[in-house]
Formats: sequence, structure tokens, C-alpha cells
Amino acid sequence: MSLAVSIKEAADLTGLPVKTIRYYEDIGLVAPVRAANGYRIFHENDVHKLKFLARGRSLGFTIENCRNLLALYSNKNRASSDVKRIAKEHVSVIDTKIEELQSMRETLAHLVATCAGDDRPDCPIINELSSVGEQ
Amino acid sequence: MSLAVSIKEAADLTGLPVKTIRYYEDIGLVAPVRAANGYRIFHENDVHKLKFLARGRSLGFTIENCRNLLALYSNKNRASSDVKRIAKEHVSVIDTKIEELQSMRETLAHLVATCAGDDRPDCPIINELSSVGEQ
DNA sequence: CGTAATCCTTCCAGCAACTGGAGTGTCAAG
DNA sequence: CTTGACACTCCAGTTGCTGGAAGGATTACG
Repeated sequence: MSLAVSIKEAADLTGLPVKTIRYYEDIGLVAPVRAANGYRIFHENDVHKLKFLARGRSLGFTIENCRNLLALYSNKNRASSDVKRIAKEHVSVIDTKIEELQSMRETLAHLVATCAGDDRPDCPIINELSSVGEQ
Repeated sequence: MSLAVSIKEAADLTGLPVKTIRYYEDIGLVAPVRAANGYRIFHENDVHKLKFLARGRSLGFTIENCRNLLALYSNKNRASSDVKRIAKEHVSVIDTKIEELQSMRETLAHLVATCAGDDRPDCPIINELSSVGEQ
């Protein structure tokens, strides 16, 4: 017969915290059955979905992205073009974030480099933030 | 005499939304005085602080970072080393984020590249997420 | 059999940093 | 005098969890 585990075991198998798994059930991403005592029982398919979610989230997909991908995953009639589209959109979101962070990083690193970092109150970082050099 | 503006004008001067300025007052980052009718009045110093906050946030500092920087900014006895330390810590936080995003990006871009993106259901992106290739 | 440890359950509250909306008040222009 | 743009407060929602309280179930040990 198939795998049937407790929430703790599902957590150990997927690397997700127990709380997170309950949350995923709350928002309808998994639907484990219940034992007579009310305990959740995770079958192979549930654990598989949880692993899918863990990987998707660690790749930076939002919960809604994951919900869509999961629907495509369960849909044998899916077209790979749908999946590719979602993934491509996500790559460009990531690209934008990287660019923003790099520009932040440059500005800050420049400020850090020009700051003496001593006991004197004069500080180019503060000067920039308070826009003494107002352009 | 000094500048004294309404919340809308402060918003226009700083680029911050009106709602955000009210929120910044709520959490004690600015303390505009009130007119007889209860309207907020922003003086030059308040507008200056708001601009400082807007820049700090756009450089990715958290609100708490900004609160600290603002305290240093108002403190004429500050040492530039304090400011430099905060900024350096922040640069390394940004570096970590960039690295994570780049690794995500690579994985995804690879998957996108190997996906046919046609009408067939077979899809390497889904396969990866569902870990058919379980290692 | 008792009890202690480790599960399990639900529900409520909170984090960051806003954002939106409801409902109401104020003020200047035409 | 009414319209429109502004102002106010307060409550609720966003995302993706995380923590804790209060209680029930199960297992292991003596």
C-alpha cells in the first residue's frame, strides 16, 4: 500500500515546518485526509505536492504562482507552453529585482568607501541621505 | 519664515504617498504639529526627515535601519563609524540577496531553455518541481 | 496504573510596511 | 450653495508565514 504519514513525518520528508504545512492546507494547497482522531494523514500524493511547493517557493515563486503550477502539474492536458510562460515571467521579475539590488549596492558601496568611519561626526552616508548635496 | 505645508504638499515634495506619511507618523518617525482644525503641518525639518526616509527606504534600508540612521542624523555627536557599520551590514545583506536571486535565476533560465514550450504536456520545469529526477 | 514526553488539534495574534476603504469634517472656488 | 479637493480617524487586508495558548491523543517507562 501507499505511504501514509503524520504531519511531523511530512515535515521531515519535505523540509517544510509543520506550521507551514497546516497553513498550506488552510489556503487550499493540499488536502490531507483525517484519521478518526482528527489527525491529518498525508499520502504519497500529498507529500509530493508539498515537495513541489517547497521547491517552487525556494525558487522564489509566489504562493499564487505555485498554485497555478500545481494545477498544471496535476493536469495531464496541460501544454508546456503555459508552464514556460509562467517561468519566463518569473525570470524577468527576478532580473528586475537583481538590477534594483545591484544599483542599491553600488550607491551604498560608494558611500561606504568614501566614509572615514572614524569618531568624527562628518559622514558622507548621512549627507547623501539628508541630501545636503540636493540636486 | 520657514516652510509649512499640508500632508499633500509634503507628499508631493518627498514623493511619498500621503498614506505612508501618516503611517510614518503613527510609528513615530515624524511628528508634525497640528493646526487648529486638526490638519497636520509639516515644517522644513519634517519634510527633510521624510526625504531622508524616502531615500533610505529606496536604498533598501528597513524602517528600523532608517530609525537608527535618523537618530544618528539628528545627533551631532554621532561617530561616522556607527553609520558606516550600519551601511556595511546592509551592503552584505544585499549581496546575499543578489546571490540567492542569481542562483534562482540560473536554475529557472536553464529550465526555461530546455522546455519546448509547445502544446505537449511534457515539461522539464514541471518535472523538476515534481522531482521526477529525485536525487 | 500513573505520569511524562512527545505528539496532535484549533484558534488567536503578530511580523513588515504599507494600502484600501468607509465614514465624516473642512475649506476654497464658482 | 453646492461641488470638488482636500483633510481626519479607524478598521481591515495584503504575503507568507510564525509564535503561543489551551487542550486532547498516543507512546514509553517504571
